[in-house]
Amino acid sequence: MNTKRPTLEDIASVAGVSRATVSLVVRQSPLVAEHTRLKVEKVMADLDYVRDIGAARLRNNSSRTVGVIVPNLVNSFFTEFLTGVEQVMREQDRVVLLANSEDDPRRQDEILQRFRGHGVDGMILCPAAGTDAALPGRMQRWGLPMVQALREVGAQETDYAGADYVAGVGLAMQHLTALGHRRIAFLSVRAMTSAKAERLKGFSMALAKSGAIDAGIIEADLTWEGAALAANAVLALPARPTAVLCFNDVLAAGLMLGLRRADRQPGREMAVVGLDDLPLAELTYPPMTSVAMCPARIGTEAARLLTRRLAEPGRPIERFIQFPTLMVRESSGTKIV
Amino acid sequence: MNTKRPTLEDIASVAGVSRATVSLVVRQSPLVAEHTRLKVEKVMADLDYVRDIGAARLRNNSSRTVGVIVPNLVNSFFTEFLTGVEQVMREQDRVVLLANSEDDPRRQDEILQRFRGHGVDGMILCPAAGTDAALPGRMQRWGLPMVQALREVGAQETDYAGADYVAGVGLAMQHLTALGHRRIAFLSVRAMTSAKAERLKGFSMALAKSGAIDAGIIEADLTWEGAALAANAVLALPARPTAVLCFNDVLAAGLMLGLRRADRQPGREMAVVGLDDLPLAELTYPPMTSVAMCPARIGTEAARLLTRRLAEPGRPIERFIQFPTLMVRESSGTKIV
DNA sequence: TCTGCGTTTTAGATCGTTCTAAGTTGCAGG
DNA sequence: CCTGCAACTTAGAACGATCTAAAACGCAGA
Repeated sequence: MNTKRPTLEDIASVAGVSRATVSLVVRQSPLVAEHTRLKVEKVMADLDYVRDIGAARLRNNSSRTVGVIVPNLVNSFFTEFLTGVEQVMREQDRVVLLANSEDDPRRQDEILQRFRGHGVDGMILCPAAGTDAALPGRMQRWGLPMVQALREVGAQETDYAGADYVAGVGLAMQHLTALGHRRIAFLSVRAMTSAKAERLKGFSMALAKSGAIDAGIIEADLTWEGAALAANAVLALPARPTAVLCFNDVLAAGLMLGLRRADRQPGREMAVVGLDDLPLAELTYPPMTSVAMCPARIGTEAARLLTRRLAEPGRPIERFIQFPTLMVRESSGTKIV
Repeated sequence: MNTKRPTLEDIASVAGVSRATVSLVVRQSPLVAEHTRLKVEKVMADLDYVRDIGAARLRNNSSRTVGVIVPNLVNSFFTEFLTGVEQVMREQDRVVLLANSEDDPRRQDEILQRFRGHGVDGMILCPAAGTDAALPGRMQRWGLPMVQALREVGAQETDYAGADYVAGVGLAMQHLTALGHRRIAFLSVRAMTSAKAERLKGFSMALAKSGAIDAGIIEADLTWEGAALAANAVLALPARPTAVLCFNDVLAAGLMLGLRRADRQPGREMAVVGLDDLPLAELTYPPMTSVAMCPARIGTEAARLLTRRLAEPGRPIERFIQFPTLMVRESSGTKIV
């Protein structure tokens, strides 16, 4: 019943060759003669041979395994990213070890140790909020190649794939000011990450450039419920904003819900703009103006950066920055007086 | 720079004991004397020892690795499920190998072989549409324990965790008929899975029980765009349905969008009910009546079923069926005449 | 001092693969 | 007939852990 998997030895003895020859066949070496190869492949197929990659790694030090750590698996920003990573890895015959740090640096450390123990060839890390800036250096000392994605800690010591959040916020702000908005609020999150820092930077840069007024920065939990609750705080801002730019689409959707609960029409009485352009942006009411960051594309690029680094460890640091696109829908309303 | 990780041998020589003793310490064996244990643990900490699980597996045949295959990583039904699985596995010090079959049985087979090669201890499989019913038997012959989740193929030969889709559809239909609807349509998907079969079964059972009329079954692509396009087909149904039950929330959201594009108010001119109660159900307009299936809970139960099976391979087949809950919001409208 | 027994420790084989270095072939050229 | 070389093939030692069986140690009792 629970029959053991055949090994190289088994194949070898049936095919009447040595273990080493079978190994060469498995690895598609050109050293082996055509007729031997065919004979061995036949036996492998008959016995349903599956190469033990763990044992192989022990000898040649390549597990064809990469670790991916994300802070969240519910937000589709991260799952689209993950889809991109997984797809490229699958094409390259690699396997993805997945874990969710829940934005907790301690958990993230545990996961890293565990992945290290499993012999991953490299890591794609979306660092948890509060990750020690020394982590990239530590991983380098471990000899564990890493690509950071979507967020970044440390002084640009590793490859990185992300989006230009500053520019993204700029596009959104430009859109709002062009519509005539002068008092703009920012609905942010509590957890501090490079992604948040960049967005805030983009916000103040855009304010400076356009001469619009910072109507206040509200912080909410990163859930739509949190954002819905924050609607009242936004409405209570003394500067009376006419538009709110949101950290991401989840918050924007929640905010619109909260506004409606407070009997304000998002898009008419208050312009709302999201960031990320998740699929849900088209399903909200009114459909949401947002800034597309293409997380799936960032995922494929992160995966490619990692495989390049694995192939050539000494190569210079590389960065992929996705330029965002503004998607105008209805939540930002029309030109105001 | 790229210093190799220390091995048991390294620890042993520094601590002045044998490799075997260090191995016992690593595995927290009670056989080792207190003072030796402390000494060895000190050295392990100093040298930053990480146990090589791959090498361990080679000898003792437990990789503490499980494979998870889902058909889709964008639909949050599956990612919530995945969150549940990952969490339990993390608590049990196991690692998750993730892959996306994209609902393609060929791809799924490739992934299974790859995971087999990586020596996974077991699998949690959400079988792709069109999966051969013989797969569970084949995996059993491989000696690869598996739990099916959310969907199922074969004759209940494996552990299974899922939701009671028949009952879920029943709840939704009961709600609609109680509101006075007599002509009800079903917006379905093209791909055939056990989940679809159960829902259709629930639909006809509920029709029979309530005496309502099957106003037609429309099939759409499993995207909200597909559902939006299907809105016209729904409106063109000769039976003129007053309510539509949808395969899941993604389709329901898309359908509502399509209805609005065709100038029909979902919830007023056409009742719409979804299944799954994804987070987006509260964000649509009007908020969506749906049936909660608690995929995260199903995920944790699937993980527990697998670890139980791994601990005790001979135990009888077990099934976990989550009972669904109706979440009434506004898209189903109010009582009609 | 020696025996016996329980507690700790260890040498050496082993898991399934890959690598190294050396071994076979077969055949053309001297 | 021998030599040299290309084209294959292979024995045996790794890799880093665990397991088995046995050895070393400590100590009480004779």
